[in-house]
Amino acid sequence: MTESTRESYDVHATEAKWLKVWEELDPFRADDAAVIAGKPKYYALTMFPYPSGDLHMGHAEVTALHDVIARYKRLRGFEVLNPMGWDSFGLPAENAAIRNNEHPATYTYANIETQAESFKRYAVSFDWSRRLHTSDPEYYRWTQWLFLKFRERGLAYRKNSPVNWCPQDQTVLANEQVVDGKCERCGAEVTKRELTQWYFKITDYAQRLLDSLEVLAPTWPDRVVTAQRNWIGRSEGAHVDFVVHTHDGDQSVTVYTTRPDTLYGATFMVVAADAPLAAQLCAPDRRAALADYQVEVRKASDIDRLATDRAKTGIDLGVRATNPVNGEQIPVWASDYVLADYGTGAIMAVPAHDQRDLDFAKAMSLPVRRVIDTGEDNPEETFVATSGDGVYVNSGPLDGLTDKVSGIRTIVAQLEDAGSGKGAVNFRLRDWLLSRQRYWGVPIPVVHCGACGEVAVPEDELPVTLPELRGADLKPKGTSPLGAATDWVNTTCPTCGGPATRDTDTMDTFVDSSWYFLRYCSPHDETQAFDSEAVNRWMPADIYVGGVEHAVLHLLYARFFTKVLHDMGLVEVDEPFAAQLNQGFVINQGKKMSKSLGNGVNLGAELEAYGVDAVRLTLVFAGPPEDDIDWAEVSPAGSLRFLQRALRLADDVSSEPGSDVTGGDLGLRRVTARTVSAAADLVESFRFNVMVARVMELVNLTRKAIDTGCGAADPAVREATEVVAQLLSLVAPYTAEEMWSRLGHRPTVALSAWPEVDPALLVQESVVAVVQIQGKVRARLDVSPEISAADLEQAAMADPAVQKALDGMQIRKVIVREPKLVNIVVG
RNA sequence: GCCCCGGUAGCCCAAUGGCAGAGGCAGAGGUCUUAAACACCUUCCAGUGUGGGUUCGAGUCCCACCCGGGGCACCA
Repeated sequence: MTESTRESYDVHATEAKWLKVWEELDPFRADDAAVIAGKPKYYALTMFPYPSGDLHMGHAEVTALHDVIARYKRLRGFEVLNPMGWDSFGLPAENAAIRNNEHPATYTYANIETQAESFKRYAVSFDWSRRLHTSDPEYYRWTQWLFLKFRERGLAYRKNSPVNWCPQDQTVLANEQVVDGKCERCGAEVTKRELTQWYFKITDYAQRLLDSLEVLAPTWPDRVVTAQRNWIGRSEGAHVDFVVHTHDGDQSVTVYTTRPDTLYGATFMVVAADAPLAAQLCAPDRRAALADYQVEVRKASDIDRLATDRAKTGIDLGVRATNPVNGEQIPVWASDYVLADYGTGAIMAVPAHDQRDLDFAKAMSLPVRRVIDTGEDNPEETFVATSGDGVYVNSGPLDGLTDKVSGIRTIVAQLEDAGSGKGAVNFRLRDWLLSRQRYWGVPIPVVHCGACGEVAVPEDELPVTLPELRGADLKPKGTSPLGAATDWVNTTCPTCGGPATRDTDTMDTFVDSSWYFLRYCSPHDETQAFDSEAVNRWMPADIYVGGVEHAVLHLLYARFFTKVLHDMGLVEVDEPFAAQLNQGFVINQGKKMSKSLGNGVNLGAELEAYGVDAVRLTLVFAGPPEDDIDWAEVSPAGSLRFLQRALRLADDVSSEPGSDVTGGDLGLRRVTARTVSAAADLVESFRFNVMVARVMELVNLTRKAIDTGCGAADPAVREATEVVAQLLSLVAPYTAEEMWSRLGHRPTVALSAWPEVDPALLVQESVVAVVQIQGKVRARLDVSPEISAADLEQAAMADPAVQKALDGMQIRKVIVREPKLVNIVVG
C-alpha cells in the first residue's frame, strides 16, 4: 500500500473540482426532443421549497432521497425531468419586510439565490434551466389566468360566511390550515369572523377526489391516502324533511342523518345556533334568548368548541316539528353542537342511539326513546347511547328487523314513497377559502364596479401586478394592505369604463403551488400557463417526494386543480402524481430541532465537517426514507470513512479500462452481478438504505479480493469497482465521479449506463439446503439449485447426522422445499 | 372514541412463511506505527413488545392486549 493512498480524502477539493466540470457539461437538462423521438420519460418531482433563509437538514434529506431516484432513472436510460423552483410568495417574507422596513421581494430573492447556490453545491441533479418562482409576474400572471378560468366554470365564487380568522397573522385561513383550533403557521388560536371571501368549489370534486384515491392507494403512502379519505369524510345516509310549525306558518326543514333507521326514536330536533335557520324558526318570545345565546356561541374559540368534556348548551326555539313517519310533534332547539356548515345545519336528535344527542337530552331534560334493542342496558336509564345492531322496537314497519342495512333500506324506501326524504351522501370537505388579507401574494384579478358588479380583469390585461408597498405599509390591520394603495385600487371597469375598485385580497399561496408542476413542463412559455403538449409529454410526475405535512393541504389542492384542468381539456391526466414518497424528519437527540431547545443541527457546518457526499450518504443510509432520522444516532464520520474506502478501490485497480472481464474471478463477478440486480429492486421499492448496505458489502468483498484474493490486476476487480462508482453515484456524486475518473473514464458517471448483468452470473453454482427435524436444523447440504425434490429428500435421509438424529424415530411426514429445505416430522 | 403505521442486539436497521443477521454505529482484542491517527483483521452482543391461534415450520399470517408515532373527531 502506498503512502499516498492512506492520505485522507480531501472532500472539499474534490467538490470544487467536479462542480466546475458539471457546470460546463450541464448534464441534467431534460430534453423534450429525446422524448418526442421515443426515449422513455421520467418526471422526478420534489416539493419546491419556501425561501426562508438557507437550506436546512430537512431540505438536505428530501433532496438526497429524491436525487437517488432521479439519478437511478437517468442511468436506466430514461429522459429525466428533474426541475426545481421556489414557492416564493408568503408570510415570512412579508413579516421580514415589516421588521426591516423593506420590500418582501428583497428578502425573497436574496434567499432564493442563497438556496440555489446551496443546492448546486449539494449536487442535486436538477435541470436549472426550468427554474421558476411563483412570485415572478411571469408566473403569477398565469395563476391569475387559472383563477379566471375556474371562475368562468363556476368553481371560484364569493360568499359571505363565518370564516376562520387568525388574530396573529390578521388574515383568514382555509379549513386545512387550522390544526387543533390553531393557525397552522403561527400557532395562534383561531377565531371566527363573518366575511365575504373567495372560495374554490372543491366540494364539487369531493366524490372524484375520493374515488381516485383507490387508484393511487398502491403507490401512495398509506398515511396520505388515509388522511385524505378522512378529510373528504364521505358519509352515507338520508335527507329527511320535517315540517316545522313556526309563527309565520309551516316551513319544511331538511335534516341530514346517517341513521334514518332510528327516525322513530327522534325525540327533538336541533339546528345550528349560528345558522340563519335558527332565527327563521324561532318563536317571537324566544328571540331575545336566542340572540343572547348566539353572542355566547360566537365568543367561544375553536379550542373551547373542541374540548371533549364540554357541557352541552342550547335554547328551546319554542316551536314544534312533525316527524314525517309517525306524525309526532317534537320540540326544536338551537345549539352549537350542531354545525352550520355540515349537512343541512339541522339534525334530528335520537338520544337513545347517539351519545351527543343523549348528553343534550340529559342536560335539557328531553325525552329519550329506545328504538333498537341491542341487548345492552337501556340508554333511557343508563344515559349511555347504544349504536350497534339489534332488534328494532317502537319503529312501526321496522319492528322485528335485526340489522342496520335492511333497517336503513326500509325506512329510506318509505320516506321516498311518501316524498318526505331520500337517500343522501354527505362530505366533511368544505370549499377552499382562497382569499387572504395579506400583501405578498397573487392579487385577485377582479374589479368591483358599482354598475356592473363583479368583473373579471380581461386576460390581455394580466398580470395584475402588486402595487409597490414596503415596510410599515404592510402591517396587518385586518383588511388587505393592498387597500392602502389607492392609485392601484381605483381603476376603471373593464365592462362599462366607469369608476371601479380592484379586489384587494391576495390568493392563498397554496393556489400558486397547485399547478407549478405543470409550468415546469414549459417554463418559459409567454403565451400560456403551460403548453398542453409538453404537459402531456411529461405528466404525470412519476414520483413526488416531499413531507407528509402536506397530506391534506397541497396534495389535495393539486389533485383538485389537475382534475379541473383535465375537465377543461388542458391536460390528459386527471391525477398529477403517480407515486409518492414521504420522508421523515431529521431530528436531534430524540426531539424536533428547535431554537428553544438549542438542538438545531446546522447543515452548512455538517457539510463543512464531512463534505456533501458523507452528509447525503448518512441521510440515505440512516434507515427507511419514511422514518425520522435522529442526527445524534447516525455517523457522518463513518460515512466519510466508507467513501474513502470506496475511493481507494479505484486507486488500486490495475487493469486497463475496457479489459475483458470474462476470465475474471467468478466469485467476485457473481457478487457484483447480484449487487447490481438487487440495487435495482431496492431503489425501485425505495429501500435506499438497504441498497447502500449492498454497496458496502461489495466494497468489503472487493477490498478482500484485492488484498487476499484474486489481486488488483484481475478484471473482476475493475468490474466491481466500476459498479461501486455507478451505484454510489446515486448517493455520493462527487466521490463517484472521482472514482470514475481514477478508473480512467471520462465524466460523467451520472450519464454512464446502468451496468449490464449477465443472467448466468445470477445463477448460483450450489446452494445450501437445510435439513430440519421438527423444525430444528440438523444438517446442511451443498446441493445444485436444480436438484429435484426426490433427490434432495434422498440426500437428506442419507446424511449421517440426520440418520443419527432419526435413530429409532417414527417418520410421519417429510416436507421438501427444493432446493433450500427439508423438514422431517417425527412422532 | 374511530382509523392508519410501527415495536428485531447497547444504538440505527436487514431478513419472497424456511438456518434470526446483510450493512452500519458504539464496544473489546490484534496487525501496521517510535507513538498516534488512518487503514486492515478478529470479536462480544438479541430469539424478534405481551398472551393466544393457524402451520411440518411464524419476526413475517390471524385474534386480543401493551407501548410509540400519525390522521380524523360535537361532521349527526
